[in-house]
Amino acid sequence: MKYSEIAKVFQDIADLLELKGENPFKIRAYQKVVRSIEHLPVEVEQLVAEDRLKGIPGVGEAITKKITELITTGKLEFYEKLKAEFPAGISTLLDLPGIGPKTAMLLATELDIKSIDELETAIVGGKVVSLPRMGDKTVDNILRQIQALRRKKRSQRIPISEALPVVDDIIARLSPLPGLRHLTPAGSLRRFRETVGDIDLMGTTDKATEAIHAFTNLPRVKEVLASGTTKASVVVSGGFQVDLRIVEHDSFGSTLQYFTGSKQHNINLRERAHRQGLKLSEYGITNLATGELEKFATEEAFYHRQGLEFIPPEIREGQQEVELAEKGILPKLVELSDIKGDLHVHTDWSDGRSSLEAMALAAKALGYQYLGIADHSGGRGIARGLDAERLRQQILEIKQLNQKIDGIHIFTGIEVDIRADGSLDIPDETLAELDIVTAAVHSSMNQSQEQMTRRVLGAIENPNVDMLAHPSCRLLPDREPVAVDMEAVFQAAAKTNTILEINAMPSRLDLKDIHTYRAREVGVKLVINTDAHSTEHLQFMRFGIGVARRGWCQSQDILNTRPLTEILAYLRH
DNA sequence: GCCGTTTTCGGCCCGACTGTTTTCAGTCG
Repeated sequence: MKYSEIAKVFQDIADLLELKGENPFKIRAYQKVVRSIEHLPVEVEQLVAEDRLKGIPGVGEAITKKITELITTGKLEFYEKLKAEFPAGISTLLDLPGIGPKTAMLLATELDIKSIDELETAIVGGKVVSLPRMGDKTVDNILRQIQALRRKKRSQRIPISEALPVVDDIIARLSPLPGLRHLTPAGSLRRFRETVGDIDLMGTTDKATEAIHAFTNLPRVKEVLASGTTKASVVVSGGFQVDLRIVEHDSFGSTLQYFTGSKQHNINLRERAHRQGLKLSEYGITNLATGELEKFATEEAFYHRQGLEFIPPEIREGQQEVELAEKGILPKLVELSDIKGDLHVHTDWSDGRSSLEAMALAAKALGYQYLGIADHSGGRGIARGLDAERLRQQILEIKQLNQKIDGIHIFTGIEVDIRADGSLDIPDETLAELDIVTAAVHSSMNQSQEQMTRRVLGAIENPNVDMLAHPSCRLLPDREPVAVDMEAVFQAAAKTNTILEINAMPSRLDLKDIHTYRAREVGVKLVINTDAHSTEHLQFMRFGIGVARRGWCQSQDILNTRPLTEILAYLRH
């Protein structure tokens, strides 16, 4: 059972308890578990097997029992009974923004409405408006939300790779405005989640009106949804919403912290502050005894005042970060400036667009000490894949290039295809001649988990294979990950000392954040590669860094933070 | 239902907005 299915059961329980009018704190307990489960770096099955459920934040005696029952029997008695108390489908009404448990129950009990379609019919028939607390405006709003829900595409969230360039551009254009300072993205974008709902920007200025005006008149703005004195919302080309908030300079720190989230992180902070007699809000910290409000211009000061280390946005997900910050033992997360090279790039020898030399010079220009070439092998029709013969020619050319260019070392290598039957399509004796062999799946992605896992483990266990590229093979937003037992991959990689790649290509981000977290925990050596198919793609490194930081990686966890001399020693060994 | 450097019982994050109301319930992030 996937963690998303388990999370859905507990979300449903929370919804139904809400409809039932249960103790709100009990409901919150279930909601907290949902958020915890969604961030788990390990399959829930494994936690059950190892009796480690109690370690999850918000999971106590009762929920441990329920999760165990759900995993071992595939069903949950408590949930089934709860569902039976309500007409089927009633909780779908909660999908409509503006409709909460009270309204849903009112509609169900008074008008026997159990679905969104029935609700629409009742509204049009004039039945809803006569209910208590239901006026013309409320009914109109619901109707509009129904229409909006139907228009919605499958996924409304934006890949971070689309959002980030837009934000960069907006910041570049607004930053020259006189008086505008600290223009910063907040929300899930700042936490570097792989997808974001909308984009929140904030900054401080003495001339808010001018900043808002400049923002709503940016060239990429297609529609202005709202424009006030301190906040504006626009829709930009590409169809997503961007909000700009102008906040007070002397409380910028607490406001940025508040809008960065995550929700669970903020709740954890506030609960902790409450025990110390303090109250946190976006305006600052209030001493509950005196009622005095203290303001914070920086996030650092805001965290320090609470006796906490500064917590990097990427790990503010309500896991163990507050606890560790309290003890002052947060990891020092890897940074872009730590990166010394890229070990998986393509050239025009296969499907890349740039020449070997161009790639080498571009890497050198980034300050890299080394670059690993990994063109495709012949495989099954991968564009211009190399066979053993062309590979030998490329090795020769790389040797010549290494003599010609100073200041960067080029490694020979291949991204060798793992065939459907698990064999590699370059002979072992040829692979043995290369500096770095990277293996990857590119075909037959519909295999069963058993087949696919056996296939990948075979490659990992091949002594010629140094590295496994993009293990899940997913493509954002459309291609689902292949069915592969990631835990088995991590264990095998750790045992055989095989490097796992965090592929920084924006459509891949593979390993993803929680897999990176787990692989690191298991002791797998990781590398961040761009899989660049042109010189510009080398810039993708920042996306891989974001994933690694969300996986709590430090520079020593990432192979390509090491200087050339160490990489050479590592590869010899 | 969870949880503890005040507590194994009695608390549990905080503020804003909207629309329906004459002081606030419901919802949201």
